[in-house]
Amino acid sequence: MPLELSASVISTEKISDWENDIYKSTFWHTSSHLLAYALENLYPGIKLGTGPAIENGFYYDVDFNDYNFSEKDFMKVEQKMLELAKKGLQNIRVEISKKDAANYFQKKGDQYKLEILDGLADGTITFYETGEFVDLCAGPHIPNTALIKAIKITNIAGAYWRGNEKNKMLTRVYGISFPDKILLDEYVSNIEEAKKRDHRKIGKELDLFYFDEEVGMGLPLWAPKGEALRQNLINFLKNIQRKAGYQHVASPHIGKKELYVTSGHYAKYGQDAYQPIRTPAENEEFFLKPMNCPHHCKIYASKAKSYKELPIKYAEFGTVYRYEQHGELHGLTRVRGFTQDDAHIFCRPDQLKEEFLKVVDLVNLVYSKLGFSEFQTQISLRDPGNKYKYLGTDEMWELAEKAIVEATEERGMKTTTKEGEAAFYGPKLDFIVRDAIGRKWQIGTIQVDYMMPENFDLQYTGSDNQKHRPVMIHRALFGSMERFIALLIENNAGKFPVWLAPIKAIVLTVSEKFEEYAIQVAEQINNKLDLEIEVDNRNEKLGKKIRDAQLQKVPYMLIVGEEEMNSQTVSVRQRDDIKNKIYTIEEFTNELIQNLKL
RNA sequence: GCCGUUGUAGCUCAGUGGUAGAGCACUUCCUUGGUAAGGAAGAGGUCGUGAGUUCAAUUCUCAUCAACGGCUCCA
Repeated sequence: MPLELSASVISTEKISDWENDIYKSTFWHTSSHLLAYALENLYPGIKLGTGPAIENGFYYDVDFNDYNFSEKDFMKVEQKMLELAKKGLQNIRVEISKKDAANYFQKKGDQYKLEILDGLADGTITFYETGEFVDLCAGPHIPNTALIKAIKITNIAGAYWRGNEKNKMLTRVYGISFPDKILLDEYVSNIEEAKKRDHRKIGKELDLFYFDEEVGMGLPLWAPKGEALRQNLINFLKNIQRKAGYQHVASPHIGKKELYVTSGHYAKYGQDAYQPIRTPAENEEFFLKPMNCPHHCKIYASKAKSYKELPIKYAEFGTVYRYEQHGELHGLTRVRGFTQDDAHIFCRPDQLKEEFLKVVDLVNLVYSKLGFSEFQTQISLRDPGNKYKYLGTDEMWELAEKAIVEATEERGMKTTTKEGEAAFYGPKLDFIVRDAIGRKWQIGTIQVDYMMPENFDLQYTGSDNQKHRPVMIHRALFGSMERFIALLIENNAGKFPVWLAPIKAIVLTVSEKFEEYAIQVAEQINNKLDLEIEVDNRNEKLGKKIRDAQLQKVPYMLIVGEEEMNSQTVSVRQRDDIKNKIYTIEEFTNELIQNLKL
């Protein structure tokens, strides 16, 4: 068919700028075409889905028919791609009528492309030609495949056609490419480094937490050091929350079905939840607590409230249980039983914005103290096209969404806004951080809710002596202890600051002869600071003990031998500074006190 | 839940159609050693689970469970 040339390829002047994100994704987009080209070449008869650039590389969704494409094929594909790239093929843009485009794919038998074509308007359709390969594509592309110098097929995965689980599952082939081999090597070694920070790996190495098949998937077991870490974080946050006017409450792990019927959760999630627990005699139905808010509403409702008391802020480190799909479980970041640092703020409508802002400020304070500098904030609004999916009136939603948008603007926060991502009862502001491998996880969340106070008929008496409805803010700063700790581990590679570290210090004896003095040192510090510093008096050489403590990432190693015993001192080696310093026990205790503070 | 890969000692991993190996960890002994691994000996596994093929299965086949990488989902 006649193909007409157009100049809409990215200009060559910009090609040197690998740091430019637009160029990079254009480069990867072209690479995805190259991948499809190579695959068609190697496996004739396959059908192509879509192949975009992604954050790190590109993919192409492919229907391989009966062929079981696997890792064994990667090398072959990489070689074919490089071979094609080296030919220096031009990427040629062609404008084409919908009819001609449809004819082309009909002849080729590419049902997926035809389906995409269906949704496109005539007159806007373009093809890109790369050698023998032609793809329906809006572009742009880099001008020539010769710019692609290094290619790696990274992995394969199943992906539903058009992201709909009712459709056929295609094979998604992921890859990454670079204009220089050195950049690929760098990328590969960065990935290797990132994998070393994986919380699942460090969790095991530092003896923090475990999973056990017999306990059940997605149900973490916290070992003593992991629990120490958890408690340090909980105490840290409890202190901050107390100062911010929160009151801590507690509620049981199960609740009667009727509670969740009232809250509205049962109608929404009852089918997908765990099965109810039934009492033998009364045959009442209970559910494992999936969230804490209904319980907090009941605490609010337990006693008449005056407008003078508001805002009321109930906080709870509440353990909740949710049925997560099997394939979704992931280390500590996605589990079936987890503890939320949950709180609910009940306030008057006129207090909403101020209270929302206070939570935003609290999030920023807590994250900065914990060294989370890089997080994203996302506003999630309801999908205007599918209002039936949400509870509550339009008016309530508009008020709530307005409060969030205004509050974030007032703080000058850079936010992205996503429609259709809201919770079913209200819009939210989420705080998102990345894990070691670059996956994004929501940690903190602030949600405005007019609905639940309504469902539970919550009231307060106003200055007019009339009954009024409070507004509720759901908020979690860590989100879940489990997920937050996972990300904390990956953020600092297991090197926790002293105040957070499960083990602050360890006393190492040069030989067994100094055990008595070592114990004396540990006890003196422990008694003064209420710690549990231990002594490593194993029958091992000092070098071995230092190595072990270093691998456990213990902040301070207190070495005691003949000299220290005679001078009543300790020789201190720090985790990140191998130059040792001599301290008296009192001097070291004071140093530790300083570092236990935030 | 779906697609794919994996499953051998506490951990990291070799290996084989004839019922298994290494390093670290663990136990005991020797050694009493000064800033990242002292030496020796020993113990430890129904090769994820169940079934099938076979004279014989940890190895081959099927099912199942779990982990991993994605997809869908996520109060």
